[in-house]
Amino acid sequence: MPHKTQQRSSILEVMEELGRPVTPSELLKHASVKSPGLGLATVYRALKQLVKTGKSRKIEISGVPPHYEVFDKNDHHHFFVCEECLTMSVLDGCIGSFNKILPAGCRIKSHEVVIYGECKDCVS
Amino acid sequence: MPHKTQQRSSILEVMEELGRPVTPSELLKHASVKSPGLGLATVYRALKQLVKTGKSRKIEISGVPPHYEVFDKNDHHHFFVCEECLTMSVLDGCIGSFNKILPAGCRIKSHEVVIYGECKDCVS
DNA sequence: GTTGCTGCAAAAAGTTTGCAGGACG
DNA sequence: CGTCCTGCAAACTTTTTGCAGCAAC
Repeated sequence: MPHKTQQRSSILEVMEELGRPVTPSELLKHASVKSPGLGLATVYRALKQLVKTGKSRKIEISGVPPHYEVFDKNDHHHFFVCEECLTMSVLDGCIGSFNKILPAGCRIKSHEVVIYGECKDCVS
Repeated sequence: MPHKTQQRSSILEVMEELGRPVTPSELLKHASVKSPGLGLATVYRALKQLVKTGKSRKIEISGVPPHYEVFDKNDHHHFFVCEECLTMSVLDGCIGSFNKILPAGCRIKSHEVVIYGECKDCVS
């Protein structure tokens, strides 16, 4: 059974406070304020445990390094990546209905949609 | 101006023959038959050049290592990843219509859809 | 006290780069 | 013949692991 340590609490708090997908090194930077001396290995170990217990989710998409976000099964959403500033943001809602392109005989479990473009701050 | 070498031809041929997204090490394995002694660095350099000239595309999605495929702008498609055998396959067609979830003020350039599940060979 | 966690440093895995020689055009 | 490419090995980057000590329960 996992222990609730100061470091892991800090890491989860930072993810919740930022409210957007973050990278491990971003997490280290922010959580080090709450837990001085925090190491990157601890961040990776905490993330692995959060993913395993379903509290967090790893997001890997083209063009940006892996990000993690707090997972909430009632908040289904997708992502927008600005190709200009390489920031990842959350898109509410879902377009659904993938049946028409699915191959026969397979079982669908989940899906991911990523939209690439320029965010409103980078559209010039 | 790039030179047309035996190694690069082999690499592109293998991508065309397999007709599905492949990893750099898969490419090395298959292209080594046509070009004995081929090195992984050469595969990476060839892929970088193919991507830059628009002949190939890098696909990075959660759960599997980066793959590359021959790029054809008239063949828009998405991907299915079998969580069981970790194979990536191509889904023809597109569900389109992302406007309803797009944030205001941003410009959309492209999108990616990935469906996860079990392929027909792994559904038991 | 026992178990699990932490920081550090070393190890892995994947990708890139420097270099001397060779192929291409 | 100049330019670009190749294989090798070393360097880098990101992530994982071994270990001795410490914190949590």
